[in-house]
Amino acid sequence: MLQIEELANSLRTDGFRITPQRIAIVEYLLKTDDHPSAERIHRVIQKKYPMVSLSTVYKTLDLLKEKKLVNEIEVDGEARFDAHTDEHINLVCVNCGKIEDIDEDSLREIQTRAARKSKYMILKSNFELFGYCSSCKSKFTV
Amino acid sequence: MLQIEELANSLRTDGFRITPQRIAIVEYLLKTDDHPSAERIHRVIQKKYPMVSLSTVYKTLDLLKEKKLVNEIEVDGEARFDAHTDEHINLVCVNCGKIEDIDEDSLREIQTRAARKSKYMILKSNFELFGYCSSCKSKFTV
DNA sequence: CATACTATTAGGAATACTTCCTATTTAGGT
DNA sequence: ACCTAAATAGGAAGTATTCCTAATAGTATG
Repeated sequence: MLQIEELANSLRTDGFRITPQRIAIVEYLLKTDDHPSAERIHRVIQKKYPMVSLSTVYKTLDLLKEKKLVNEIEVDGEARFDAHTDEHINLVCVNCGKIEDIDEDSLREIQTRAARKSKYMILKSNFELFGYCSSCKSKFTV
Repeated sequence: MLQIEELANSLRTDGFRITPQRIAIVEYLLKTDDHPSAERIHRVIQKKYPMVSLSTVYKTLDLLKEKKLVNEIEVDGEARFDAHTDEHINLVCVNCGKIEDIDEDSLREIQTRAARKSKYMILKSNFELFGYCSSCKSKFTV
């Protein structure tokens, strides 16, 4: 997990500017494992910086994605963001929307095998499982 | 791969009606491995049934998804559909949008392991790899 | 085969997330 | 402190999908 300071320096040397908005967004993403949506990030950041705009949140997330500092997954037509960028499986609860990460070593190997078979040059992967999380599951069993 | 007739009977016994629109959509999905978008399906179907509406295409796809006869994946904020419903990996070309399927036996096992670890009740899975397909790849290597 | 019932449809309006636009502000080098 | 380009706020525009409703058409029944 990258620290804010390292990250800031890395952005700065690439000619990007360190703004309070960017810091707030990165800080929030680093300390949560909630996989928030852009709107939720916006709501949270606004408590500290009431003037921050949603478009800035989107732009910052774009930048962070490009720098491979955040991962984006699409759930129900909505993008959700996460600072966990290692290869992992996202478990998505179709009832409450909660997303949990699970590390799984074999993914890298599968990816290599698929790349070889298909002759694709792989840039990014996405492994999702949809179902009921443990707490929603119990609501559905009588 | 299910045949149209079996499928029609299965729908009929569940109280669903067999309409020309539904047949056209299923027929198209069964014979292509293109992973078309709703709009593309609509365009293709319209050649045969000029009056078919896009909303009917969406509704039919919903029905087919529910019946587990088609699979949906999301690419660039657009849904793409596929009659290949076994567990498999989708290779998505980020340049031309082509999607290729690869069977991979170990997915089922990974899924079981993740379900056990997380206590989720898994309903559906989605494995995607993004990159350049073999023909786009060559455009990017000098 | 005609009838009745109700699922389905066409078409367009409404919705929701994301991207785009532009005047203004501000980070960071000098 | 000043300058310049990068970034921002705010809202408008774009786009895929869902929703709404009157009209249509499968299908079961007699």
